[in-house]
Parts: sequence; structure tokens; C-alpha cells
Amino acid sequence: MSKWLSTHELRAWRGFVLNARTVLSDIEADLTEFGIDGGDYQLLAMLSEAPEHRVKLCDLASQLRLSRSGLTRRMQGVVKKGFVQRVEHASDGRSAYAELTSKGWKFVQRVAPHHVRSVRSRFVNRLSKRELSALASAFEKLGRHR
Amino acid sequence: MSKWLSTHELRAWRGFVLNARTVLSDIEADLTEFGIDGGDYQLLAMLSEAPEHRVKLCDLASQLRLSRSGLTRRMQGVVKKGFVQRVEHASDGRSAYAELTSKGWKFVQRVAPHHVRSVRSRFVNRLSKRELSALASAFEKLGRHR
DNA sequence: CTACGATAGTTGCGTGCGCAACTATCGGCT
DNA sequence: AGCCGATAGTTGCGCACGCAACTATCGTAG
Repeated sequence: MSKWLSTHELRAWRGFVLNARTVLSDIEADLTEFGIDGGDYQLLAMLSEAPEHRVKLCDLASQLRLSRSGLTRRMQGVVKKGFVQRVEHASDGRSAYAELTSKGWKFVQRVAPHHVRSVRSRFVNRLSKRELSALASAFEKLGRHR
Repeated sequence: MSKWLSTHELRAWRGFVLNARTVLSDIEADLTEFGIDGGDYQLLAMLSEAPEHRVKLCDLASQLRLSRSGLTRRMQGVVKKGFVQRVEHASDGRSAYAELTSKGWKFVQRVAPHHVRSVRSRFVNRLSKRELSALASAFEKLGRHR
């Protein structure tokens, strides 16, 4: 294991560190016409896929890779927009749920196809099948270590 | 081309969007003991590799995927730390260069091996050769579209 | 030479985030 | 029952960033 990165290793790392943010923020920019940003979309997407459209706040924070305080502020936004409501936990006075409202659910259904097109044109369609499946397994490995 | 993402496509996209930031900030966290963050390191690394250790500010901004104002603030930090000096352009009164000081150069040489170890342990070593080369070509493609 | 669009960099402002400190609640141990 | 560490969520604060507006300079067309 050399002191430096090999050419391949460096290309992968450099490409990743330089371009990852850019791709993400380009795709995020396509959401602004709907009045939300990427963080809001991720949150709504998580709730959409959850049973009963609700997730405990602390679980939501870790699924979204947000700090607890970060999620608190995220929630303020989507609650104010009427897409999510806070539901107190029945038996645990500390916890609460985030629950998709029907307005939020309709909103996701309306926006998702546009977002999917955006992800296709800026990400999926630019990559080969081989690259896509390598990325899938790579980021699953990288995410597992936590 | 379906309205939705296939399983593979979704795994790649979800993995990427959820884990990319985390990996980056974990590696960034390993730099705090040296008193800099990832943005500073990238800037210093760019200068280290440039001829004469100097790059025009506007080129530096685009290489680092920073806005011009973002670079202005970055520069304030590394200049104050004494790692970089600003050099006015001789014949163009608008432009200026960022140039690595000898202190900055020594600093990079000292920190780089630790950073490489960090990148290895949190990124390179967790991935297979196949995944690495797929990532390299993938992010080069994604970066080219701008 | 002058005028004007383009380019380089800075500044004011708003935003999203993490960290640390705080409050409130829970659950186990004695 | 009472205590205490762990857990859930909020708040104050600071930071890095982008956008838009601004200044200064450049280069070119007339």
C-alpha cells in the first residue's frame, strides 16, 4: 500500500470529491420550480415509502443523514408548507412522528415524475449499466460503515 | 424508459445521494486536527499541483467548483493562515493569482500523507478495483457535462 | 478616442447545516 | 419510591456557501 494513491484511485477520488456536490445541486436546482429543495424532497420521499406515511423523527434524521437539529429545521419548513404534520407519540412523551398529509402525498405524486426525469437526464442516462451497478454496490458499502 | 427508476438505478441514485455527503464529511473531519477543512485542503492541493504553485483566482474557483464569492472567502482563510498569498496579475488589473507560500507547501507535504491514509481507509480500501474504476469513469462523465 | 459589453473580484444578505448546551421524558437499578 | 444515565427534540451560535448587486478593469467596435 503505497504512500500515494494510484492513478485509478486518484481518478475515482478526485472525480468523486469534485463532481458529487455539483451533480446533486444541479438536480436540486430542478426542484426549485416546485418550491422545494433536495432536502425537502428526500424527506417527503422517505415518508411516502414508509408504512402509514409516518416515521419517527429520530429515525427520519438518521435515514436522511441529518443531525437532530437539522431535522428540526427541515420539519419547520415542510410543516409550514402543509406537506407534513407532526404527530405526538402515544406512549413515549419524548418522541414524535412526521406524517405526510394528503396535500403532501399529492404533492409528491405530482413532483416525483419530474424529479425522476431530472435524475435520469443528469445522472442515470449519462452512465453505463456497469457504472450504475458499481455505484450502487460502492455506495452501499460506504454507507454500511456507520 | 419507464416513468420510474429500475431497482438498479434507484439503488445507485439513493446510495449516492444519501451517502456521498457523509463520506466526504467523515474524511473532512480527519483534517480538523490540522486546523483546516476539506475546502482548504482541496485549494492547497490544486495549488501544489499547479506550475509555479500558482493559479489565477477565476480558474481556481471553477476547478474547485466554487462560486467567485465562495473563493473570496476561502482565500481569506488560507491567506490569514499564511499558506497562500495573493499575487496581482502584472498586465491585467482585474485578475490576481493565488500562490502557495513556502509555509503552505511544507504544510501540504506534512498533511498529505495523513489525508491519503484517511481517504484510503474511508473510501479506497472499502471498494473493489472494479468499483473504483467504474467510479472514476462515472464521475468523469458526470463532470464533463459542464 | 469613446462607448459599451464582458470579465474579475468583493460585499451584503439569506439559507442550511452541525455542534454544544438545554429541557423533558424514559427506563433500569437499588 | 428515588436516582441516574440514556434518549428525543429544541435552541443559540457560528460557518460555508450561492445569488445578486456593485466596482474596476479590459477589449473591441465605431
